[in-house]
Amino acid sequence: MPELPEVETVRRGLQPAMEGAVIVRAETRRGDLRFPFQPDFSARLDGQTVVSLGRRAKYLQADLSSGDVLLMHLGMSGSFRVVSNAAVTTPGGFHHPRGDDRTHDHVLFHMSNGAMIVFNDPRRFGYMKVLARADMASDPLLKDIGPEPLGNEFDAAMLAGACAGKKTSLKAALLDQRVVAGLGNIYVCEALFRSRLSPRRLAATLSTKKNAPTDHAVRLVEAIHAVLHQAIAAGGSSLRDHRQTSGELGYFQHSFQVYDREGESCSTGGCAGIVKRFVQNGRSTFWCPKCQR
DNA sequence: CCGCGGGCCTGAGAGC
DNA sequence: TGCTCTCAGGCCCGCG
Repeated sequence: MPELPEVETVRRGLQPAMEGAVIVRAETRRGDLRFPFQPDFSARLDGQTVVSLGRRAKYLQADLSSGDVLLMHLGMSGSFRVVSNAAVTTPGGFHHPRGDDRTHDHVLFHMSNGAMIVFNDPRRFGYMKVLARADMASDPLLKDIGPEPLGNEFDAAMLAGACAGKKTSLKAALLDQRVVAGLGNIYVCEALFRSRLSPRRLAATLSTKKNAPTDHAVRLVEAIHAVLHQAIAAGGSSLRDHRQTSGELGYFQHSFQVYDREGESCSTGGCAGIVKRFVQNGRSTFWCPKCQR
């Protein structure tokens, strides 16, 4: 499922149930997700207060009173839902994305406020890991992650610098979490479309020989900002089974301009182009060859 | 450093 | 109805 806007939507949904509450018990219902759980996974969570729930790239990050941090990644199909006392006792109080199938409920956080937070992940590409906060900077999962695209430090100069000398496509560069954190296939396609840049363009063309940002880099950063802000405001995109923690649908998928719109006419005013699809680095790229250069 | 193919998993949808 | 095939929002590895 999830790219930055979906993870951020999940974070906001979980925040009221998690922040300030104690994880009374972290219950794992199988031995692994993408990787085996650490042997002390539950022991390091049980009894800890969640001081704050943040996000880094596509990771949810729960800061615990012990000084540990719980990292949670949703993979392709991971989702959370919050089951409150009311929902537990009220028939139909929660509508599960796929009916009542609880086969893939893999982790349950029983919280001191009565909420139960359920992690469901059919494909099990998601994972969770507990680590000491002091070790975050050196952790393999995080150490090479690039800047947050909505953070102050991310601008045209930084993006151009990260792309300077790269002998790869702009599409591939933007999917590289070391260049910028949190973008995935959908939002890369959308940001490239909105900035009128070709996914095939050489990444290095975002910078000049002196490593300064070009106008293209400025446009691209603006497009990334715009599409992420709009998607977060819409509660993310609901493709297939993604829902918010409440069970509500996000609705940004209705605002896709190229993603999954092969064959439709380009939405740019005055452009008579048709949205095309091709495979790039093993992923579908959707774009308008007429106005993206 | 780069692209590519394959793998990890399950489920939805299309076509027959 | 049910089968088979393809594809999917992420990420990692090994190969050439």
